[in-house]
Amino acid sequence: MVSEKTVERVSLYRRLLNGLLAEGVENVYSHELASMASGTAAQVRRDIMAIGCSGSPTRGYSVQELIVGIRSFLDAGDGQGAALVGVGNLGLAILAHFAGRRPKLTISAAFDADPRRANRVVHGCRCYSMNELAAVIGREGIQVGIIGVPAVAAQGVADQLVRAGVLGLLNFAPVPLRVPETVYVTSIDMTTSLEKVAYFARTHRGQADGSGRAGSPQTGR
Amino acid sequence: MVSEKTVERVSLYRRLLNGLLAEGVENVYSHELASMASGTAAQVRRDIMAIGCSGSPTRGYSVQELIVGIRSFLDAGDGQGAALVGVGNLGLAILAHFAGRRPKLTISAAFDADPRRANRVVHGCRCYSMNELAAVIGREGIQVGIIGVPAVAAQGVADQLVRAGVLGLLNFAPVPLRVPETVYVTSIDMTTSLEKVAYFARTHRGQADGSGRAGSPQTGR
DNA sequence: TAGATTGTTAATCGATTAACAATC
DNA sequence: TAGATTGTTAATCGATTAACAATC
Repeated sequence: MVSEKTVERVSLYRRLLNGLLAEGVENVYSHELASMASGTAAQVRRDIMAIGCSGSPTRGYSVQELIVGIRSFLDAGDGQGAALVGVGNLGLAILAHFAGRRPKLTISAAFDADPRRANRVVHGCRCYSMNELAAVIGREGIQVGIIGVPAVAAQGVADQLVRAGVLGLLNFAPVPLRVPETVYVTSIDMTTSLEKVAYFARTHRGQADGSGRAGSPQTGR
Repeated sequence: MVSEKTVERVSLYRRLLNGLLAEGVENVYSHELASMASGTAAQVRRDIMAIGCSGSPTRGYSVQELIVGIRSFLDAGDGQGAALVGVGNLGLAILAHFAGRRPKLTISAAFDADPRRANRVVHGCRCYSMNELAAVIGREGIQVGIIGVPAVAAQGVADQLVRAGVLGLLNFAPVPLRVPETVYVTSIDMTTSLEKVAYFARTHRGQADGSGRAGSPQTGR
């Protein structure tokens, strides 16, 4: 039931929810939702039907009903913890970024190979040494791992996290990870993302007509 | 000529190049390239033809020829600079991440609204105050902007960068940016990425058969 | 009622996949 | 030659788009 397709809808629902929370209205039409989600009205109507919401031709959709429906899709009812590995420059930025942002999804444990970075609390998150990884993840029932270590260490860390029972990985290291088919991986490769932007900017220079424009693709498109 | 489609091939070529540089062989077959690029052999053959490389039925493709072809696609001949806005936790991590990684693509200027963060050099990058933004970007001919500021400030920074002449943006703030159609935007939304992984891990729990597995999608798929 | 929107069904478009002749 | 791979063409698959009846 949990297809890759369904997972991809998470980002759509997140954009819709952010848009709905920013609005102060009671009802919305599909074309308004479409602009929030950077999609077409027909696509949005289809994805809204998928979470069991329906609208009326005269009033559109109930914002309240949409928020409830999307929240029940996005949020873990009883909260969910994640484990971060690597508390260097990037790891600290990740901890700061997620601190207090999602009540239902928090980084509840961090690990680092450097003992000087362990045994402390950063942005409300307890830091452990690497040899405590399996025990802490097992004890807290953590299902999500975040890899914030250098490229050379990433595969080893992924293997440890998977052995500890993690079912999903968010990978910041610029290497493809080999994991069992039961584990879901999303990679954030800043370097490649910057290269894409740089490629467009470079090749676009001098094209004054704008025919080669690429619009404004957002994450996950 | 610079379609969104072409830009998307950047990540494919990057994965291929990384794989080719790691190998120590002289020739490769398309199925070997396919595993490097996480695609099919037919797809890879098509994308290789697009950069003017051809292979032989007996020896496959010349690694040397592929590296030259991909490099000429990915790299700016005379180097390219990028400007970072926001030198907080995330900005520092971004500077550390890109320092010395790509000789042809470097962050050559950083800006921050906080004067205490300006007028210093971090990871080899000079930091300026925000009111110098337009002048520095114009002087250095910078075409790429990186947005590492909080969500509330992101749109304002994007507007300033676009006015200064930037043609592409890499956005780390979790908000969709409104930019002219001539400007290309790629957003990296860590929060939504983590939510996707968390959603899979949560809904996958208890499905022992593995039929709902999602494989290992990499960035940009 | 008139009008705009919803939800469904048909058509189109594009991309991926499969098949096959050419090549070394 | 035999065999495996390349590069091209045809077929299939899926998704997006367009059309339309139903609804308030």
